[in-house]
Amino acid sequence: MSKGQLTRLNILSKAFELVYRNGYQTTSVDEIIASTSVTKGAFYHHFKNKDEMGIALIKEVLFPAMNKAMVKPLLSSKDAVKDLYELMEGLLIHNSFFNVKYGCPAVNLIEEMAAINPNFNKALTEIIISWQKAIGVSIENSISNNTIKDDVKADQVATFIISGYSGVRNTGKILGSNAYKIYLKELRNYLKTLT
Amino acid sequence: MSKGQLTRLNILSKAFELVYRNGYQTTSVDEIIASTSVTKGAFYHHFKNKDEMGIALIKEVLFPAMNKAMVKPLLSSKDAVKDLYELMEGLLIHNSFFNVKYGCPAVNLIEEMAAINPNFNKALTEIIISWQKAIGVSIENSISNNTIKDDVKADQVATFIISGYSGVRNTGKILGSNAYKIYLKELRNYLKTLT
DNA sequence: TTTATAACATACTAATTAGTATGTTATTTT
DNA sequence: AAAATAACATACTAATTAGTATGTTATAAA
Repeated sequence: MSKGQLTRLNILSKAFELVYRNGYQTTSVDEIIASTSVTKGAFYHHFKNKDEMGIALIKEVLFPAMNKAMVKPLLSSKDAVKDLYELMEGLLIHNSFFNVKYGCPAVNLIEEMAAINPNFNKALTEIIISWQKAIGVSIENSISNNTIKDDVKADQVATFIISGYSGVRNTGKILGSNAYKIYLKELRNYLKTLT
Repeated sequence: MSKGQLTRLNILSKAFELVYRNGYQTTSVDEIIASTSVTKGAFYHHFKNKDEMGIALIKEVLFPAMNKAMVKPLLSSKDAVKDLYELMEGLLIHNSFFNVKYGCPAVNLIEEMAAINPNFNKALTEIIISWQKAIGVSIENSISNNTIKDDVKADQVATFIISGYSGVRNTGKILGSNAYKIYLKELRNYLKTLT
């Protein structure tokens, strides 16, 4: 990787952390360059403007991270009930990057930017759609091998589960990690009703 | 109501709409006073600073509105499965103030402010707790009259339902009102498993 | 090795921000 | 009616913002 590419990635990953903690719009370019000890000239050499950096952040940092943690593990799943529960538990309880106080970076960005910036909306939609599809695939597979009832609507369940996840990332911000634990208990009950 | 109280309420309700559409931090005091044709002197006569206005907005506009729409109808419920579904459908489909593009004002504020401002966090927590309690009460009542199974954990279900609502308000921002409809279908299935 | 270009670095600008200072005018209280 | 206070109105300030202008220095192509 060239020096320029390294600088660019450095900006993106530091910006990602700041945006995760403080939101996109309230994270200033000045803050980002201060935390990276990169100058303004370098920043605007790599990105035409702040929004272009924001989109790059979603496509080059957020999307790959979520794909690895939330999509890939489901595509090979043969037992959706078990694997969906374990994925959620992994994300909510055992993931060391996420902080209950700051929620989920994707959910945060949807909340903040989807309504006011079409480019953000589009990039974030791709993340959610690809998760939705993966959940759908895992359920379809389980219907095929009779671990889930065949009258279960895979896409419907996927939307319901994603809603639950996004929502508990929100309520967790005020109620703390106890909300995660209670949510997981009822998620387990709900998933069981699909079998 | 005195002239001063009217001015104050005028500021709060216009600010509420702006904050709902654009977020709290990106809604400037200048925008608020421009949209109300109230001067800066008047604004800072009624509120010590922007954050005090924000808290007043939650306590005096958001809390009463959510209490009327989401809490009161549940306290007298004798059939939680039916009433919870209808409440959700009313909120998501038939409510004319909410816009799928902008989500739910309470969810938005939790997302944006809970982590960075303890006063906002506290005021918003009260809203969610009171909804959670109301959902709990409606379920307990239904357990009492045998319309819901007695092994159902009321508070657990309440957390699960609130998560689903908050989450679909989020995903709705990118997927549109179709997400609401699909979510409601699966919510109906889920609620039925409690009976 | 010259030349071109990528990769920075520094200093600046115009707009916007929350908040203040200092007034005037309307409304109560005495 | 006089005095006090509530309810404004206007002009300002200091800090922060995204972005630009104009350079210099490192890297790579010719």
